Amino acid sequence: MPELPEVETTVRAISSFKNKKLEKVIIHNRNLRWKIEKDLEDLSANKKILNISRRAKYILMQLSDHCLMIHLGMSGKLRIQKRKDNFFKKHDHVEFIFKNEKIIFNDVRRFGSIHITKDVNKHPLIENLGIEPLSKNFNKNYLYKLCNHSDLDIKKLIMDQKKIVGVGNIYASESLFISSISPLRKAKKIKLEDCDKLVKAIKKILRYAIKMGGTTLRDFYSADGSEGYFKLKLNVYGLENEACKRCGQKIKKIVVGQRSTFYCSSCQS
DNA sequence: CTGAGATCCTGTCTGC
DNA sequence: TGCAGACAGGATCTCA
Repeated sequence: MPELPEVETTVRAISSFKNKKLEKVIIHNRNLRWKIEKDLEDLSANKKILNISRRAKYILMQLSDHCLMIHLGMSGKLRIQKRKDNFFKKHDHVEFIFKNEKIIFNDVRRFGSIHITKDVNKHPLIENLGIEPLSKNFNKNYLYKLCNHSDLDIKKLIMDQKKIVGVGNIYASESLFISSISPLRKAKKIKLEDCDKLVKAIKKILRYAIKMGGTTLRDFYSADGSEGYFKLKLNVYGLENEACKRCGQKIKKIVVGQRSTFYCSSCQS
Protein backbone atom coordinates (compact mmCIF):
# COMPACT_ATOMS: atom_id res chain seq x y z
CA MET A 1 0.00 0.00 0.00
CA PRO A 2 1.67 2.94 1.39
CA GLU A 3 3.73 5.70 -0.06
CA LEU A 4 3.45 9.28 1.09
CA PRO A 5 -0.07 9.93 -0.28
CA GLU A 6 -1.49 6.80 1.31
CA VAL A 7 0.07 7.64 4.67
CA GLU A 8 -1.15 11.21 4.41
CA THR A 9 -4.63 9.95 3.54
CA THR A 10 -4.55 7.71 6.60
CA VAL A 11 -3.39 10.55 8.84
CA ARG A 12 -6.27 12.72 7.65
CA ALA A 13 -8.73 9.89 8.17
CA ILE A 14 -7.75 9.58 11.84
CA SER A 15 -7.29 13.31 12.47
CA SER A 16 -10.59 13.45 14.36
CA PHE A 17 -8.87 11.55 17.17
CA LYS A 18 -6.84 14.62 18.00
CA ASN A 19 -7.67 15.83 21.52
CA LYS A 20 -9.27 12.53 22.39
CA LYS A 21 -8.00 10.37 25.20
CA LEU A 22 -6.26 7.16 24.26
CA GLU A 23 -7.55 4.92 27.02
CA LYS A 24 -5.41 1.90 26.32
CA VAL A 25 -3.50 -0.06 23.75
CA ILE A 26 -4.10 -3.77 23.34
CA ILE A 27 -1.44 -5.75 21.51
CA HIS A 28 -2.29 -9.13 20.05
CA ASN A 29 0.99 -9.67 18.26
CA ARG A 30 4.17 -7.80 19.14
CA ASN A 31 6.18 -9.34 16.32
CA LEU A 32 6.07 -6.72 13.63
CA ARG A 33 9.11 -5.58 11.63
CA TRP A 34 10.57 -4.86 15.05
CA LYS A 35 9.17 -6.22 18.27
CA ILE A 36 6.89 -3.65 19.88
CA GLU A 37 8.57 -2.14 22.97
CA LYS A 38 7.32 -3.86 26.10
CA ASP A 39 6.43 -0.63 27.90
CA LEU A 40 4.35 0.77 25.04
CA GLU A 41 1.04 -0.08 26.72
CA ASP A 42 2.03 1.54 30.02
CA LEU A 43 3.48 4.66 28.44
CA SER A 44 0.46 5.30 26.26
CA ALA A 45 -2.43 4.47 28.60
CA ASN A 46 -4.82 7.31 29.45
CA LYS A 47 -2.95 9.88 27.42
CA LYS A 48 -4.51 12.63 25.40
CA ILE A 49 -3.61 12.76 21.71
CA LEU A 50 -2.15 16.24 21.32
CA ASN A 51 -1.46 16.01 17.62
CA ILE A 52 -1.54 13.62 14.68
CA SER A 53 0.90 14.19 11.86
CA ARG A 54 3.14 12.57 9.29
CA ARG A 55 6.90 12.50 8.82
CA ALA A 56 8.03 10.59 5.72
CA LYS A 57 5.94 7.41 5.79
CA TYR A 58 5.53 7.47 9.57
CA ILE A 59 2.24 8.33 11.24
CA LEU A 60 2.99 10.26 14.42
CA MET A 61 0.59 10.47 17.34
CA GLN A 62 1.93 12.96 19.86
CA LEU A 63 1.00 12.23 23.46
CA SER A 64 1.79 14.46 26.43
CA ASP A 65 5.28 13.13 26.97
CA HIS A 66 5.81 10.49 24.33
CA CYS A 67 5.17 10.02 20.66
CA LEU A 68 3.65 6.96 19.00
CA MET A 69 5.20 6.15 15.63
CA ILE A 70 3.38 3.91 13.20
CA HIS A 71 4.86 2.67 9.94
CA LEU A 72 2.55 0.75 7.63
CA GLY A 73 5.30 -1.17 5.84
CA MET A 74 4.00 -2.78 2.70
CA SER A 75 0.64 -4.09 3.79
CA GLY A 76 -0.24 -2.25 7.00
CA LYS A 77 -3.44 -0.29 7.43
CA LEU A 78 -5.42 1.42 10.13
CA ARG A 79 -9.13 0.84 10.53
CA ILE A 80 -11.56 2.84 12.61
CA GLN A 81 -14.17 0.75 14.33
CA LYS A 82 -16.84 1.35 16.95
CA ARG A 83 -15.55 0.21 20.30
CA LYS A 84 -18.55 -1.97 20.94
CA ASP A 85 -18.16 -3.75 17.60
CA ASN A 86 -16.08 -6.54 18.91
CA PHE A 87 -15.14 -8.28 15.70
CA PHE A 88 -11.66 -8.95 14.43
CA LYS A 89 -10.12 -9.49 11.07
CA LYS A 90 -7.23 -11.75 10.32
CA HIS A 91 -3.92 -9.96 11.03
CA ASP A 92 -5.38 -7.39 13.42
CA HIS A 93 -2.30 -6.92 15.61
CA VAL A 94 -2.89 -3.81 17.72
CA GLU A 95 -5.92 -1.90 19.01
CA PHE A 96 -5.84 1.72 20.11
CA ILE A 97 -8.89 2.08 22.34
CA PHE A 98 -10.77 5.35 22.80
CA LYS A 99 -14.04 6.08 24.59
CA ASN A 100 -16.40 5.16 21.77
CA GLU A 101 -14.12 4.01 18.99
CA LYS A 102 -10.92 2.19 18.35
CA ILE A 103 -8.21 2.32 15.73
CA ILE A 104 -6.98 -1.09 14.65
CA PHE A 105 -3.59 -1.78 13.10
CA ASN A 106 -3.85 -4.62 10.59
CA ASP A 107 -0.83 -5.86 8.68
CA VAL A 108 -0.69 -9.09 6.70
CA ARG A 109 3.00 -9.13 6.00
CA ARG A 110 4.12 -7.52 9.26
CA PHE A 111 6.65 -5.28 7.60
CA GLY A 112 5.09 -2.39 9.46
CA SER A 113 6.17 -1.26 12.91
CA ILE A 114 4.97 0.63 15.95
CA HIS A 115 7.24 2.47 18.37
CA ILE A 116 6.94 4.80 21.31
CA THR A 117 9.62 7.36 21.97
CA LYS A 118 10.27 10.50 23.99
CA ASP A 119 11.91 12.69 21.40
CA VAL A 120 10.66 11.63 18.01
CA ASN A 121 13.14 13.79 16.11
CA LYS A 122 16.01 11.91 17.71
CA HIS A 123 14.60 8.47 17.06
CA PRO A 124 17.09 6.48 14.96
CA LEU A 125 14.44 5.71 12.35
CA ILE A 126 13.51 9.37 12.03
CA GLU A 127 16.60 11.45 12.51
CA ASN A 128 18.38 10.47 9.32
CA LEU A 129 15.38 10.78 7.03
CA GLY A 130 15.68 12.94 3.94
CA ILE A 131 13.76 15.96 2.79
CA GLU A 132 9.97 16.13 2.55
CA PRO A 133 9.24 16.30 -1.18
CA LEU A 134 6.28 18.64 -0.69
CA SER A 135 8.34 21.16 1.25
CA LYS A 136 9.54 24.39 -0.32
CA ASN A 137 13.16 23.45 0.26
CA PHE A 138 12.81 20.55 -2.13
CA ASN A 139 13.61 22.30 -5.39
CA LYS A 140 15.73 21.71 -8.48
CA ASN A 141 18.92 22.91 -6.82
CA TYR A 142 18.41 20.63 -3.86
CA LEU A 143 17.81 17.62 -6.10
CA TYR A 144 20.74 18.56 -8.29
CA LYS A 145 22.98 18.54 -5.25
CA LEU A 146 21.69 15.09 -4.27
CA CYS A 147 22.36 13.78 -7.77
CA ASN A 148 25.78 15.31 -8.00
CA HIS A 149 28.42 12.55 -8.16
CA SER A 150 25.92 9.84 -7.14
CA ASP A 151 26.43 6.53 -8.89
CA LEU A 152 22.84 5.48 -8.20
CA ASP A 153 20.26 5.11 -10.90
CA ILE A 154 17.93 8.07 -10.62
CA LYS A 155 15.01 5.86 -9.66
CA LYS A 156 16.90 4.40 -6.74
CA LEU A 157 17.96 7.85 -5.67
CA ILE A 158 14.47 9.30 -5.49
CA MET A 159 13.32 6.24 -3.54
CA ASP A 160 16.16 6.52 -1.03
CA GLN A 161 14.46 7.64 2.18
CA LYS A 162 17.69 9.12 3.46
CA LYS A 163 17.65 11.50 0.53
CA ILE A 164 13.97 12.11 -0.28
CA VAL A 165 11.15 10.64 1.78
CA GLY A 166 7.78 9.34 0.77
CA VAL A 167 8.42 8.39 -2.84
CA GLY A 168 7.88 4.66 -3.25
CA ASN A 169 7.89 2.32 -6.19
CA ILE A 170 4.69 3.52 -7.86
CA TYR A 171 5.26 7.25 -7.69
CA ALA A 172 8.92 6.84 -8.65
CA SER A 173 7.92 5.19 -11.95
CA GLU A 174 5.13 7.70 -12.52
CA SER A 175 7.15 10.83 -11.81
CA LEU A 176 10.00 9.66 -14.06
CA PHE A 177 7.49 9.10 -16.84
CA ILE A 178 6.05 12.58 -16.45
CA SER A 179 9.52 14.13 -16.57
CA SER A 180 10.66 11.95 -19.52
CA ILE A 181 13.66 10.59 -17.60
CA SER A 182 14.67 6.95 -17.84
CA PRO A 183 14.73 5.15 -14.47
CA LEU A 184 18.12 3.78 -15.53
CA ARG A 185 19.80 7.14 -16.04
CA LYS A 186 22.67 7.63 -13.61
CA ALA A 187 21.90 10.34 -11.10
CA LYS A 188 25.14 12.15 -11.85
CA LYS A 189 24.07 12.50 -15.48
CA ILE A 190 20.94 14.38 -14.52
CA LYS A 191 21.02 17.99 -15.61
CA LEU A 192 19.64 20.93 -13.69
CA GLU A 193 16.77 21.30 -16.13
CA ASP A 194 15.91 17.61 -15.64
CA CYS A 195 15.91 18.20 -11.89
CA ASP A 196 13.45 21.01 -12.43
CA LYS A 197 11.13 18.72 -14.36
CA LEU A 198 11.50 15.85 -11.93
CA VAL A 199 10.90 17.96 -8.82
CA LYS A 200 7.78 19.40 -10.39
CA ALA A 201 6.61 15.94 -11.44
CA ILE A 202 7.12 14.48 -7.97
CA LYS A 203 5.27 17.31 -6.27
CA LYS A 204 2.48 17.25 -8.80
CA ILE A 205 1.89 13.54 -8.61
CA LEU A 206 2.08 13.35 -4.81
CA ARG A 207 -0.35 16.26 -4.44
CA TYR A 208 -2.69 14.78 -6.97
CA ALA A 209 -2.57 11.35 -5.35
CA ILE A 210 -3.34 12.87 -1.96
CA LYS A 211 -6.27 14.72 -3.47
CA MET A 212 -7.52 11.43 -4.90
CA GLY A 213 -7.12 9.65 -1.58
CA GLY A 214 -4.15 7.52 -2.48
CA THR A 215 -3.71 4.62 -4.85
CA THR A 216 -5.80 1.52 -4.61
CA LEU A 217 -3.79 -1.16 -6.30
CA ARG A 218 -4.53 -4.23 -4.32
CA ASP A 219 -6.31 -3.46 -1.15
CA PHE A 220 -5.46 0.01 0.05
CA TYR A 221 -8.32 1.69 1.76
CA SER A 222 -8.17 4.51 4.21
CA ALA A 223 -8.99 4.27 7.89
CA ASP A 224 -12.54 5.36 7.20
CA GLY A 225 -12.95 2.55 4.69
CA SER A 226 -12.89 4.66 1.52
CA GLU A 227 -10.79 3.53 -1.41
CA GLY A 228 -8.24 5.59 -3.26
CA TYR A 229 -9.02 6.31 -6.86
CA PHE A 230 -5.59 7.28 -8.05
CA LYS A 231 -5.17 3.96 -9.82
CA LEU A 232 -7.32 5.28 -12.60
CA LYS A 233 -4.69 7.87 -13.39
CA LEU A 234 -1.52 5.77 -13.54
CA ASN A 235 0.47 6.21 -16.74
CA VAL A 236 2.98 3.38 -16.54
CA TYR A 237 2.87 1.47 -13.27
CA GLY A 238 1.50 -2.03 -13.82
CA LEU A 239 0.88 -1.32 -17.50
CA GLU A 240 3.49 -3.56 -19.14
CA ASN A 241 2.96 -3.91 -22.90
CA GLU A 242 0.24 -1.29 -23.00
CA ALA A 243 0.59 1.70 -25.25
CA CYS A 244 2.42 4.72 -23.89
CA LYS A 245 -0.08 7.54 -23.58
CA ARG A 246 2.45 9.94 -25.10
CA CYS A 247 4.02 8.08 -28.00
CA GLY A 248 2.13 4.81 -28.35
CA GLN A 249 5.14 2.55 -27.89
CA LYS A 250 4.82 -0.41 -25.55
CA ILE A 251 5.50 0.22 -21.85
CA LYS A 252 8.38 -1.89 -20.60
CA LYS A 253 8.75 -3.67 -17.31
CA ILE A 254 12.27 -4.03 -15.94
CA VAL A 255 13.83 -4.59 -12.54
CA VAL A 256 15.78 -1.81 -10.87
CA GLY A 257 17.15 -2.47 -7.41
CA GLN A 258 15.00 -5.59 -7.10
CA ARG A 259 11.83 -3.59 -7.69
CA SER A 260 9.49 -3.72 -10.67
CA THR A 261 9.91 -0.63 -12.76
CA PHE A 262 7.72 0.53 -15.60
CA TYR A 263 8.72 3.03 -18.25
CA CYS A 264 8.57 3.95 -21.89
CA SER A 265 11.99 3.42 -23.44
CA SER A 266 10.96 5.57 -26.37
CA CYS A 267 10.11 8.81 -24.62
CA GLN A 268 12.11 8.42 -21.42
CA SER A 269 15.88 8.70 -21.80
C1' DC B 1 31.68 7.00 2.74
C1' DT B 2 28.94 4.37 -1.35
C1' DG B 3 26.22 0.81 -3.46
C1' DA B 4 24.53 -4.21 -4.30
C1' DG B 5 22.04 -7.90 -2.55
C1' DA B 6 19.69 -10.65 1.00
C1' DT B 7 16.16 -10.53 4.08
C1' DC B 8 11.86 -10.17 7.12
C1' DC B 9 6.31 -12.28 6.26
C1' DT B 10 1.88 -13.84 4.15
C1' DG B 11 -1.22 -14.00 0.38
C1' DT B 12 -2.35 -14.20 -4.44
C1' DC B 13 -1.68 -15.17 -9.04
C1' DT B 14 0.36 -17.84 -12.99
C1' DG B 15 1.73 -21.77 -15.34
C1' DC B 16 2.47 -26.67 -15.60
C1' DT C 1 -7.51 -29.03 -8.58
C1' DG C 2 -2.96 -29.23 -6.90
C1' DC C 3 1.23 -27.37 -6.33
C1' DA C 4 5.67 -24.88 -7.07
C1' DG C 5 7.44 -20.56 -7.97
C1' DA C 6 7.15 -15.67 -8.84
C1' DC C 7 5.69 -11.58 -7.17
C1' DA C 8 3.75 -7.75 -4.10
C1' DG C 9 3.34 -0.65 -2.91
C1' DG C 10 9.29 -1.01 2.30
C1' DA C 11 13.59 -0.35 4.18
C1' DT C 12 17.26 -2.19 7.09
C1' DC C 13 21.33 -4.80 7.57
C1' DT C 14 25.58 -6.95 6.00
C1' DC C 15 29.25 -7.01 3.20
C1' DA C 16 32.51 -5.56 -0.56
